[in-house]
Amino acid sequence: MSMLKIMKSSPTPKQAGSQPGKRTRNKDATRKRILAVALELFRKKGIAGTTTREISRRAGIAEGTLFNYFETKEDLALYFFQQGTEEVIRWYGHEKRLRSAPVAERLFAIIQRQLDYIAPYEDFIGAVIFRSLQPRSKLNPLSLESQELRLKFLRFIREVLAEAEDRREIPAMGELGAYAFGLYYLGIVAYWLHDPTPGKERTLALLDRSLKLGTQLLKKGGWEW
Amino acid sequence: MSMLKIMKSSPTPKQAGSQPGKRTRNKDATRKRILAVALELFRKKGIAGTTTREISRRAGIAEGTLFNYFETKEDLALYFFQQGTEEVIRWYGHEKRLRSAPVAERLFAIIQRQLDYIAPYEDFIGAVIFRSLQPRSKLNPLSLESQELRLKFLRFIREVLAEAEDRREIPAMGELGAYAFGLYYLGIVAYWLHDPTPGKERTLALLDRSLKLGTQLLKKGGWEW
DNA sequence: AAATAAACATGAGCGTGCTCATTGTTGTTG
DNA sequence: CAACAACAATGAGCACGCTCATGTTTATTT
Repeated sequence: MSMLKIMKSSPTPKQAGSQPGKRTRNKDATRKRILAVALELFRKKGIAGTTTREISRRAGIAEGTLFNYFETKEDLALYFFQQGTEEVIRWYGHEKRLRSAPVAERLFAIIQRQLDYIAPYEDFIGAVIFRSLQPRSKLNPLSLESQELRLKFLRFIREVLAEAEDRREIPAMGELGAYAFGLYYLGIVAYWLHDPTPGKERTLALLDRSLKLGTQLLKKGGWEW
Repeated sequence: MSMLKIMKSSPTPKQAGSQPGKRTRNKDATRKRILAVALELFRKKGIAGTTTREISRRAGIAEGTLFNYFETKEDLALYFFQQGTEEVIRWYGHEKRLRSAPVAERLFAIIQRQLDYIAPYEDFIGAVIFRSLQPRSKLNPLSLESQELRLKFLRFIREVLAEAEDRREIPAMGELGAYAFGLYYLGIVAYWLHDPTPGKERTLALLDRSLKLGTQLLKKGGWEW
């Protein structure tokens, strides 16, 4: 009985290789429309200035439908930041010539790339990134996903640092190194958000100086006691 | 005409040394009631779980009156954290025997005192403290005050570090030292919020280890390059 | 004491993010 | 094809934080 299921023909079969059904096509299209509209509005008015009603209206769907696709409004905002993190990880994987550079330079490049990516969302990204530090709670259904995002980023940084440890560029620090870097990164973003200089020069200067300082401190000072 | 103003007697004169008028007395009493009720509810249900309607109702005032006293609900929550910061600064000023201890110990004591103070508000303090890092924005009327609070804290830490610099315990780092410590403190709070161990042992251990490590790193590695 | 001004309290009402019972649509079964 | 089941879209409606025109109380002036 159950074996026969896959044998029967149907208007939109689910076999691999065939076209996706109408249902799937519609959902994908709607999802894309929501993301496009949300991104545009977020950029123009910021997160708080954008209402879910306007997103729905412009995407041509009902108010409630929006929440079939994204559990909360902040979820929607988090999506863009998530994209940024994943893009950086992908990009770093392909950037062969970075591999031979010193740690400080590699970390600099990673952060700079991240900042470039989130720059267009500057006025609303803060609200999301800081939230990802807070613990889960029944009242905050978002935190689970932010935790995942954070873990993904931390695992990535750990690998980068492990590479440097192998080459004896820095002493072995284990988990703590990635955690410390994550915190450092948060500080940079906070600074970046406040930085009024064109091209965020001040942030880049701080980034350059502090990273070199940090690695040299570690080299000279060592780590294990 | 205008000079005569202060000469005339009135039911509740404003001269120094006399009793405060009925208006002032009422306001003070109401303010205290609001704070007491809010604290109780925040502890019991967390910030998000507490409504301004319930606070008002239990304080025996109208919904709108609450916002004559505190501009936003988060303002109300921030108040408690602010109290904590000010209490720690006061306490440190009186703690004479700490003065002769090494930097790491003094910083340890400061953070521990802070954590002890905010412990009862654990489930809601996170939402407030992280917000204080974000930049000001028209949509966030709270930020101005958080900035003030943050500056007060940073100035305090700067003084503690300056003391240590004078005694050549650590190299001179200027503003950056306080900023870095602020960030470190934020990391500790984030860790603390997630720490499930009884008495937050794990946080205390991390605190102890990382502070000693940090100061030794600075001593051995130096600072200027 | 009466009249006026200033400060404060009030609560109906606004727009918000989000829910959920209902209705409509797509895919599956006999 | 008809009947059914699974899924998705809908929008009236909820509770929330917060506002603001109006009324009330306290202080000042005449």
